[in-house]
Amino acid sequence: MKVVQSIERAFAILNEISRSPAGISELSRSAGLPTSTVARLLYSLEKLDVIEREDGKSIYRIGPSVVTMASSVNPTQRLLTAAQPHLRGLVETLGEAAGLAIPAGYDVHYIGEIDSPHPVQIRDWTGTSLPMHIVPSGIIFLAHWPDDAVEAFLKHPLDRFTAQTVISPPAIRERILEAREKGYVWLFEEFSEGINSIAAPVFNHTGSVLGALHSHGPSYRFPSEGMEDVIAQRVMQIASSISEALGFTPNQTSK
Amino acid sequence: MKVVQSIERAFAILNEISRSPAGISELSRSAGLPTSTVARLLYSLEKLDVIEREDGKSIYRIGPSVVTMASSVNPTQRLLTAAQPHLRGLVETLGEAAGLAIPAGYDVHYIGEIDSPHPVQIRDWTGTSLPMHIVPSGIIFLAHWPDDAVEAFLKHPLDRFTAQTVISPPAIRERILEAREKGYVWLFEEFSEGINSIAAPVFNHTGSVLGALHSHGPSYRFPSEGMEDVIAQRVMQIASSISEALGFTPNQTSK
DNA sequence: CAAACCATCCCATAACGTGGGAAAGTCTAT
DNA sequence: ATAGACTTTCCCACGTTATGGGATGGTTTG
Repeated sequence: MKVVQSIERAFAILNEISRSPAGISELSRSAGLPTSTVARLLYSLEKLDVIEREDGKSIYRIGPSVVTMASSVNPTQRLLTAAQPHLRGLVETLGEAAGLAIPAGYDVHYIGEIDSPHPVQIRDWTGTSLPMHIVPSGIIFLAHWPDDAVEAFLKHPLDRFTAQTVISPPAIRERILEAREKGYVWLFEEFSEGINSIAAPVFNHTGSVLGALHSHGPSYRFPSEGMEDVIAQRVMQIASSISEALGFTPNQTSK
Repeated sequence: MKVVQSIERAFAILNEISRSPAGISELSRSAGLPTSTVARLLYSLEKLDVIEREDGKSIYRIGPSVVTMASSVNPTQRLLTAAQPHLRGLVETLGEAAGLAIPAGYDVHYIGEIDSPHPVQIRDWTGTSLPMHIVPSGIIFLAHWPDDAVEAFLKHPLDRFTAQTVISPPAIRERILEAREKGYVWLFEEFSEGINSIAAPVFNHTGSVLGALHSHGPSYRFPSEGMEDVIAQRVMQIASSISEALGFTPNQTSK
């Protein structure tokens, strides 16, 4: 099938406007279209509240209707969509499952995962929730909470899942500090015997933590001898790519 | 001029989708268009990443490109645009200047105002900043901060602007509590002799405070005898209308 | 006071979007 | 299993509708 011409052009112009607001002639140049055509498209978009301009001026910018439409988008779905290709890449390079989780109260909620190609693999946790202190994604979330929120968390009962589970508040505080510093966390068999996992934060365009990216595998092969740091770097790099896909700009110094 | 048909239809469909995701035939019914036409429009929008659907499914929803476009919108401008008509209405009913401010560090930054029709009027403060403790908008912002942030603010030097300026931390705490409770604050000649002002908060669609709406006038006529409460109600009502225009839904109980 | 630039309007032309209808696919109920 | 209802996808002849050249008037720049 063929894409409707006027719609294609309208969105080309819209994208241009969202990059930087502009007038008719400037847009006609950057789009390679006659001014009369661009004028008509802009007129249509303005009538539909898709773009707007100050009073009598003729510098167009994105209008309220677009903002309304965008606010209907479920952030979780947005995260999943944006992350999909990156997840695939990570699974390919590591050879282990990779997935995403979001915070939900004092739990971590798993929203999506791509499984390892290995015949021996970890079950897919998508749709389930686990306490924050037993999974690395949880530690990542705690690391981005204000201190008093963390203290409140530490006061509530912390269950032990395996012999290795760390449940002592000082020890958890310690690893939260480490997570803040390094930007990732490894957890070894703390949720389930035989499973190791690592996680790193994913940020949205305002710079707040939207979710966490994790990878996990059977402890007999993951992480392979001496590869902990290499894997950590790779996971953080993919997490950054996802953040960028969500509009996060790494060197945000202002505000 | 005439609005381009296919664009008008495309956005009608987009709005429908943003209200609730749907398939081709459902959309063709709600738009009153032949399925083949809707199918072609949806195909175009999908190619342009304006909408997307899960894998092989055919339920369309708003796509990443819209979110990207929307995130380019400067929240301040958005606030101003949305508020414009409401500001006009407020100035008309009160007969005094009304404006908007946003928080900027420990200051209040004035972003727009509509002046009173009176020959005797307050100068337009647009573009300037003032310390939070001397203007009602500032107290409103403080009222929506967590307690420890407020305490940090109270520890920094608080200048006196007039004989009436309240600079004692306990007194400021007191009025912050009052602001939280009532939803508005009056300040009488605390920033400048001869000026009284009132402010109320404006919320965005996530329910956080985006800015504050204020009105002020010469103290010899504003507020007129015994009208303080009536004016306060009116200001709060307009502030709510602006919040709603920004997508805020008053009775948010979840999350 | 030109010259350059820009937004807006008009209109003849045919390119392009349109919608009917058929075919292929999917789901439901019996 | 099988038929029937209801989807989505594809095709194509038609003429509605978008298109762009150019003319006009307004605004900025040197």
